Amino acid sequence: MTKKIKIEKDTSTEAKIKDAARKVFMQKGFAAARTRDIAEESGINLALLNYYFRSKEKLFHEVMSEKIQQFFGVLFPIINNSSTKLETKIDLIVANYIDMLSENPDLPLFVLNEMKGKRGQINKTLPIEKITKNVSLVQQLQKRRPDINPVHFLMNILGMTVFPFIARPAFGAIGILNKSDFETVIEERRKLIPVWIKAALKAK
Amino acid sequence: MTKKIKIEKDTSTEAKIKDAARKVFMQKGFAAARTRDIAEESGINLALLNYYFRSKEKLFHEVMSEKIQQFFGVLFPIINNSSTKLETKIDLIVANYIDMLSENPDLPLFVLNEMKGKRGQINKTLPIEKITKNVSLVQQLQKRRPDINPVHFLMNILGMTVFPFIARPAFGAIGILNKSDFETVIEERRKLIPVWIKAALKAK
DNA sequence: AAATGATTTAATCAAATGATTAAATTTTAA
DNA sequence: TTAAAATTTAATCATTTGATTAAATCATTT
Repeated sequence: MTKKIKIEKDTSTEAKIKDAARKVFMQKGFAAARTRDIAEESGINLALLNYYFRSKEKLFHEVMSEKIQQFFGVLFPIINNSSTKLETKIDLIVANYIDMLSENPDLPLFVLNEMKGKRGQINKTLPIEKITKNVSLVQQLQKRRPDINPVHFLMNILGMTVFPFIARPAFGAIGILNKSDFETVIEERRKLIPVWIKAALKAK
Repeated sequence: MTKKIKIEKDTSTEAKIKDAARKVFMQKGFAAARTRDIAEESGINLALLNYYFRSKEKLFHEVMSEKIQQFFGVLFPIINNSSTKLETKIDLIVANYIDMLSENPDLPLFVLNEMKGKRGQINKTLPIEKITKNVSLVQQLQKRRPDINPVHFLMNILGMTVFPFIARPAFGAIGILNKSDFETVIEERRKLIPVWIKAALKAK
């Protein structure tokens, strides 16, 4: 049993495996993804994968860390910036999520799905930033609408912005959206969602 | 190879297997669910499962049919009812989804996730009702806001209503929602979402 | 060039898993 | 009550799948 500890460097092979892992895991999820799929996708031998990453779980964990940061990374810099006003934050959250999700449409379903199954593990393993009362956005929302829990507006912004990407296959099946329409609709939403959110902020 | 065609009747054993299948598939998804899990959960022998349902796929398909109908079944009776006005439809969609999802919080993630992976199969196998231009809700939306694609409002209503259930673990991890808060927030949304949607309808 | 260490491969293992079979038991019908 | 059919079980297959191993090849250093 020769155990050689590999110090991670950005070698070509290791990167190829990780690229393939990203693709396969994102497409199929952890359970349905086979290490052989990943090996084939990256054009390397199956043993290499275990040589570099020790196990499917470890490889998955690395991908998952990236993806969680990618998903939440959009949000935190914006909501923590105390030098922008509420309206600007709304515009930025929507615009940045639409930009990012247009490039990674599978991301939200992947992240939210895997977070559900392994709630115990992931929340402890991955250091996820927390939203507290003194986050700038929360304070601004509380000041604007002291009568409404700020979490509602977060749910609204994310719901309106992220949900279409999650439900895209459903919207397709239901007959409302063919492939090219989707992109058009999403681009329209970039301007519309902030308008609606601001209207909701005023609504009594 | 003795093939006995079983005519489905609501026997106790068959129902027990299906109950267990619902539970396990919903909790783990198709790929991560093992037929042994289902057998154990239903208190029967593994062979029984194959005796009654022939295969994991067949059993899954039956559960999936149910769940798709459960998920979309809330929507169609409401949006097709041409004797209710727009505002009523909004209230009903939100209220009925919140009722249903409070009892089945895992449903949306399950359905949307499985619809994505097997888009080809499911959309052809399961007869999903289609939303067309002459659906009552669509006509009402088009009349009220001819400048906006009706699909936007559908995305908004469902996004605001369904997304919180999909993202619940994420909201937990992010530190904004402990278990009991969630139910409180959802109940608040029952009244708030219609207010916000109606405000958005008027927003220019 | 030789030696050492890193990388890659083919072959194989062991466990997990979907499915089947043959026999036993229970239920139903005559 | 008995014969036939339906139900249930234990045991077993065959395949899939994550992982390992031992050997081969390649790269780097001396």
